[in-house]
Amino acid sequence: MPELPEVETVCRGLAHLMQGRVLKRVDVRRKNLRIPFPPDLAQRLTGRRVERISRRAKYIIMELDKGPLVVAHLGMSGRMTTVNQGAPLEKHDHVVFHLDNSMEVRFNDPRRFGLMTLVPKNELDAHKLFKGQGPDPITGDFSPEFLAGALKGRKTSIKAALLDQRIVVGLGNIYVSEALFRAGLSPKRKAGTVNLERAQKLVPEIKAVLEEAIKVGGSSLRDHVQPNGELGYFQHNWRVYGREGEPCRNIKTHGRKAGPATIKRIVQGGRSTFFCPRCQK
DNA sequence: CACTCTCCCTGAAAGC
DNA sequence: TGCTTTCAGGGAGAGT
Repeated sequence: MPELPEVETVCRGLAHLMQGRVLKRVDVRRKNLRIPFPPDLAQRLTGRRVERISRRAKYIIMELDKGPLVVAHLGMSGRMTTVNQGAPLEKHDHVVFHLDNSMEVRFNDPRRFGLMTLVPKNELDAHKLFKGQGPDPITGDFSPEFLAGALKGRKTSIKAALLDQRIVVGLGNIYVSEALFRAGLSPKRKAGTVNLERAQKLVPEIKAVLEEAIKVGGSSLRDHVQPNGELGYFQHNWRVYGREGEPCRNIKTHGRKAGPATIKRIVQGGRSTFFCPRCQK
């Protein structure tokens, strides 16, 4: 599931492969993903040189030598792969970028929750997709003071609040569970009770878990490309996510006598949350 | 405005 | 074994 660290790693992989390259041809193989592709997408990109690839929240931004920005989101199942020119198309290869070095980069997305669109330069901040977004926890001004202020008076759970991209961008279901575990805060806690003192624990853990994942992504992918040609994914070692029924590993908190508690799974807002009921309060 | 719920989609896994 | 059902989730939009 691509959240901020995966998108960051994908961007670095794409930058490595595409920056400075000319798009000789672009194939758009269906009319839409979550939203329609611009009808002239392929035409607008053909012949352009890729100047820069960067990340904004969970979006990939591709800057060309002229024309609008390419904005892409991987949704849940979106992937970028790289193959030699002419390799057989895989199922769900929706967009194919033919580079000037006989490589192809492909946007593959089975569940089609992703998107790719064009946004004029300088209109990014005002664009519907980005307007009202909260700060980036890695590159933005995401401080305990800011978070405590943003959560003040909120009656929803801290879990739901952290998934709200208007409060902070980049977090998805997995990293929210992980960050709350690390901070010792229950996902069920009312967001408004996360005061400055608690935010001072939570914010560094959010940053740390994301930064560690980015580091793992960078170091575990050879030149950001896996043997199967996939860009940007890597093995994780979650502390709570997907570990329902397993013993909590937080030995320090539990102590030897008490022994570890068991990781629980609950559903909040229709999504799974994993946590340790003993060390998260 | 704050908040919750539903929907989009496919494939893996569980259930029968 | 093979079919059917359930589950996974980002974000938009509807509903309360």
